[in-house]
Amino acid sequence: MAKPAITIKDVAREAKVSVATVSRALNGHENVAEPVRQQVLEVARRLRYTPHAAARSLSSRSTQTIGLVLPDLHGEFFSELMRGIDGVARTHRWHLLVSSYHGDQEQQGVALQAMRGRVDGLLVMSPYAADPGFLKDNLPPALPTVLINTPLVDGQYPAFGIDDHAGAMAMTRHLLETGRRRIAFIAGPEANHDARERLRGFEEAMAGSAAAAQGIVLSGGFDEASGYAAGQALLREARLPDAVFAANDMMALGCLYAFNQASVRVPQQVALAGFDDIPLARFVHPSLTTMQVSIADLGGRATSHLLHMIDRDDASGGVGGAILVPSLIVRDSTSRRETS
Amino acid sequence: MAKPAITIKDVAREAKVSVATVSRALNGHENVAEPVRQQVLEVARRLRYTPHAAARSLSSRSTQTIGLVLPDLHGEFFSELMRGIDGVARTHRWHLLVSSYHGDQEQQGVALQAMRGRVDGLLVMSPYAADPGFLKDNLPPALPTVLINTPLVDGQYPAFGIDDHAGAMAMTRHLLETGRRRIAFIAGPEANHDARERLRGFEEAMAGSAAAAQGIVLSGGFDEASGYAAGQALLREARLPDAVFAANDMMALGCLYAFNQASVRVPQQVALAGFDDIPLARFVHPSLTTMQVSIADLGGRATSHLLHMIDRDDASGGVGGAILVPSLIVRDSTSRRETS
DNA sequence: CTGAAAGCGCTTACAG
DNA sequence: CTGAAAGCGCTTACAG
Repeated sequence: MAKPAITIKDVAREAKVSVATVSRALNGHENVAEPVRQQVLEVARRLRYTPHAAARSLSSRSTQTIGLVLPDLHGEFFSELMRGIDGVARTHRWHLLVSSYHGDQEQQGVALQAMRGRVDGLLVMSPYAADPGFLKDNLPPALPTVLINTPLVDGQYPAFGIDDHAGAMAMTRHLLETGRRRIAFIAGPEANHDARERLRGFEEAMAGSAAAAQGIVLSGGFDEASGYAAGQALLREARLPDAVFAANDMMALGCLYAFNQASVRVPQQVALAGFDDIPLARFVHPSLTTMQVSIADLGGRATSHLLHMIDRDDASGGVGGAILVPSLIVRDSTSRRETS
Repeated sequence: MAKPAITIKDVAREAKVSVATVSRALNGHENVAEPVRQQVLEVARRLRYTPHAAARSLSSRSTQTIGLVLPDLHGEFFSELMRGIDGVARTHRWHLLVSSYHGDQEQQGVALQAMRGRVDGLLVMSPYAADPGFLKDNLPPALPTVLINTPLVDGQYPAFGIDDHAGAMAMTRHLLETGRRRIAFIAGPEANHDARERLRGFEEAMAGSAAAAQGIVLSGGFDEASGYAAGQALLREARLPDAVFAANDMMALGCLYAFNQASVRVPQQVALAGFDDIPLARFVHPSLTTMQVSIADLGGRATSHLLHMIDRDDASGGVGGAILVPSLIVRDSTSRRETS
């Protein structure tokens, strides 16, 4: 590829020292005479020398890069996650190698294996993985690994995630407490772990309700279009529910627009709630009640944890991790009927 | 890091052949006897051998990875861009090393230099860069590079971008043609190249209009909040404009919600248009007229081009690249007054 | 078709 | 404080 690339040898020759000294000077080791160091730095700058990363990795056994193995790169969730990860990685001057596998388990295995020799640690998100041995089989041995939003693999790896179940329960209770009885839930994709947990939280809260609450579950796919379709389906029913709880904000927005089109008033005729607190949630009309989950924070914390593991050369992990609890953000879309 | 990692030597010993043969067998070279190849593959699988990427890179002078140097990773734009890039990279089994510099030029230089030895080619987006020598100074020599949405550096590198200027002119003309005369433009960040070009297109179309058109320019920051603020500012005026053209959809949505809150009807009282065609644009009420720009396509095409350059070991580039022209998507938010 | 050997560009004990 | 040398784990001419 590179034809006339400048190597450490060129710098050594030009500075009239050995390559070992150049290496030491450039890496800030103590045992280099100050004038020599200055000389080396000056030559390196003049020659526009940049160390060859692969060579350095091979001999130092470290890459200064973190691998990300994600199901996808697209959408608000991953955008936020990347922001959080990138933030702490940049602060510590680490690089990011990303890899997506689009839900294909075999592809994921390939992606995991391909990380060997490219990264010093791994952040993996695997909401579809159920097979417990899968990670063990595909992860390069002794590579520090932290899980994000992944069904727990019996504590073998530190894991960071969102408490979707508790979040969905909290929202459902909020709807019940503000007087709603018939509540429709627009679910997310069945294969998705977050989606399942949110549904489970909804059902549990409904079942535990003293009042004669009635739940209705519609299916959805986490995108606006399916929320819109669910909204239209509800409009076709003889009677609207008291509230609609969408498993994420995008679906809630889709549903809201279906209601808007039909001139159904929110929250007067039906309350509406989402999950995620995407930036738009506060700007729609009426503003959307939702569960706030800091995805960026999730990514950032997982990254910090991973960097610590790498730091103490601790591939086992085991302990550690956290489940972040989302917080209820009440906005106009679930105001009590009385108050509107 | 890795303590008991399995190397090519282990495979060779176990398969009773030389490391050279293992290398050839695993890389699918022709000159290996079939039974030997089978034997090697079998042993490699049994030992869970994965080649060490850094070692391979160092000796083969190739990394199978593309570097991405972007101003940011966050938001709809980058999410879509990544999707397009990731799509074609994955198809060809290439890896992605990402790097963001958050508008800091020095950071960008560091990021560019750090790519040496890590990647075989670079995709760089530098909407803030004005200094023409900057890239030349910081790019590793002889590294194939393709520019995305970057003010052209006198054709030294192939460049892919969006024709923001033509797009903004097309939208402005659409508004004029549907009878609007007083048109407010909500601009994007001044430092942003896309934003500047869109403003320029608006102003040029307004100036070129035969009719007595009147333009008003408000400042914004490409986010919903600034669109909302601009909408409120317009509402405080004695008289609403005939139309509002926001430099991107997020600001248009923010503005729409300001109008909704004030019960100003769109498009009856004021038409509204955006730019980008984000997924939500068709779901808001009324649906939003906008310019469709396929960011994912932009990323995909730039990536394909880069892979071709790498393929023919063509670092010079020079020729090539494309400026994608956005297309006008007319929706309800700019319907003629008569028809509503 | 196969192996021994050189080499990729660094880092790091080991001597001095 | 400095240099010569070994070694990181591969690939690839070069012989045979």
